[in-house]
Amino acid sequence: MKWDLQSSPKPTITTLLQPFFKSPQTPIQPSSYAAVFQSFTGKTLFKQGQQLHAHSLLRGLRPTAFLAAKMVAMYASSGDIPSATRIFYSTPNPTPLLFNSIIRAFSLYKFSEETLNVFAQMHSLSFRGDYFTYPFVLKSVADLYFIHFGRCVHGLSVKDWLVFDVYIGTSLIDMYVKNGEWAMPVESKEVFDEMPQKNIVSWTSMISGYAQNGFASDALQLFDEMCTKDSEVKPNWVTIMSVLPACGISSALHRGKKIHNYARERGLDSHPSVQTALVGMYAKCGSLADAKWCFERMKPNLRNLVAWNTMITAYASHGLGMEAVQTFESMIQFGVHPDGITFTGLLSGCSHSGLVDIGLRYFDSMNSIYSVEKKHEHYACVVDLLGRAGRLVEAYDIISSMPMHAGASVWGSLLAAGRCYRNLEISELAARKLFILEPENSGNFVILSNMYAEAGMWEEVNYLRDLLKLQRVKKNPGCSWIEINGKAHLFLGGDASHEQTKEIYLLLEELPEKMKAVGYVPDTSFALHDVSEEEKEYSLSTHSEKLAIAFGLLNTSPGTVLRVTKNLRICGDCHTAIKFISKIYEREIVVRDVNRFHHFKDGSCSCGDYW
DNA sequence: ATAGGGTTAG
Repeated sequence: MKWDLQSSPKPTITTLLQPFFKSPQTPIQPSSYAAVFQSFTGKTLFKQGQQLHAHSLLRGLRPTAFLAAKMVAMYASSGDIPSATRIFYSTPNPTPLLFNSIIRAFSLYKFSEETLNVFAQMHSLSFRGDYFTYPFVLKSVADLYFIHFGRCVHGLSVKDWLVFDVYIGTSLIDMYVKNGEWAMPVESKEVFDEMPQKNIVSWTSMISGYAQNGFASDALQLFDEMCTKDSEVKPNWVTIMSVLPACGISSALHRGKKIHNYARERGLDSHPSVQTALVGMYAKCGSLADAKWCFERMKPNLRNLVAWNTMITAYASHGLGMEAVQTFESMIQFGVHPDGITFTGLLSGCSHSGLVDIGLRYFDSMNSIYSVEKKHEHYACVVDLLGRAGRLVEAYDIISSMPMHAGASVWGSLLAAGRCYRNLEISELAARKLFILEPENSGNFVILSNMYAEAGMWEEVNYLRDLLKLQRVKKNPGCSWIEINGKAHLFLGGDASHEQTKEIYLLLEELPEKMKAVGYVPDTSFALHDVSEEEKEYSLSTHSEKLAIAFGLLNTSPGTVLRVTKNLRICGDCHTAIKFISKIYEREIVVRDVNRFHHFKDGSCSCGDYW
């Protein structure tokens, strides 16, 4: 059966089926089967495809590899991978086409190990992969985090001269992105740089890869290159959506606004995903007002689950628990069904605002009303919710009642609570678990050590310090940064490398007097070492957040809001000091620490000292 | 037939 593709339109199924209505004795050509299988590919015609398969078996058809490939594709399109597999393995002389179709099937339905198996088999038969093989194989590699296998595949693609293909190159970038970690910028960028032709997808993959792995400045730099260079590739809405999180990571509000403008001018800001990314960016950059504005500007029917989640999480991180709750309720009103992320946001919102009973009620309703599975992170939120409120025993009971193993985030919440309420017993218990669960996290050592120091237990402090040395844990140095005129200025604790160091320290030296005049008593319990009171006071005054704020005070006009970001949790003494600074200098100061935002104004903080 | 995506507790 033949038709002329050029002159006649696509044949109808009735035409294709004609050979099958002839007498049973008339042989049917495999090509006829192939044509029909191909047109039955797709979910709606799956039943008919199955019948045809049965028909062919009754007729004693021995499928050629070509026909098998069509059948594999047909079964794959309806998700029947077992049948596709059976056909593949029962075909005696597989061809590259058949390999490609089964690889595609396995890869799309996340039978990732099978994909790699078949790829290996393919090579053992001396078939080389082609432009349609590699993207699927690389996706499976990425799904499995088999980075070593991935590097081999990369090597093969180089050997076979396929690495210059845009699709394969982009798949390689994405594979290194998904396997992420510290090597990603090198490995992905190498592929990217050597691609002879890059299209919008390659650029966007690279940018979003940087952003996803926390390399914010690289993402922003590449985005700039894309905008300014007279290359023919320009950002589209996916690029915008991918680069915005990089602004969020680095609290680059100016950059974020610039990108927002760029998108608006080119009409790239109308897609709901871009708008959601904008909400998230503004929230992470400390401008909740802008985030709210973007969210409310979204058409209500375009607000999907992710958009609602973003807004709920935004309120939660800014300590507005009640608003998070209200947003959650309107989401339900709008008929959007919550998921696990909704509840992490909601519960952490309740936690930051001390809405303990409301939070507990939502936690209980997760399964019963919303049929959302309670996962480990939700238990972590509830432990935090109870712990922050000082209900340490109940928090511990929750941990005991968990259906899964309690991990680092759960014990971490309990440790933070124990520290907050100076409960050495609970803290030791949690810390002991954490030393095993995440021995590389210096924060746990520091917290417990501080508590020992506070209680005057210097032997234990020394013991911990030795333990730290023994395990070669590197202390995570605290740093803070502030954006002035679109440029970020970074400070380490006790930093003296900045060109304005003199002025900064001068300002900080005057501070204690000014603060004491309005009733400030330094709390030295946050200093780690066994040193004199005076020395402690000094080391506190040079915490990085204070340096950044002093720098901000010096370099902005009166009344400007200061936005500072810190890589660790803000220290209690600094928290107190910043409250005074906001009063003395009449400034609104927004500090983002690892956990949440603090809005300081008029001598008090939005967290109500509940953090 | 192939490649990129916004939201996750402390």
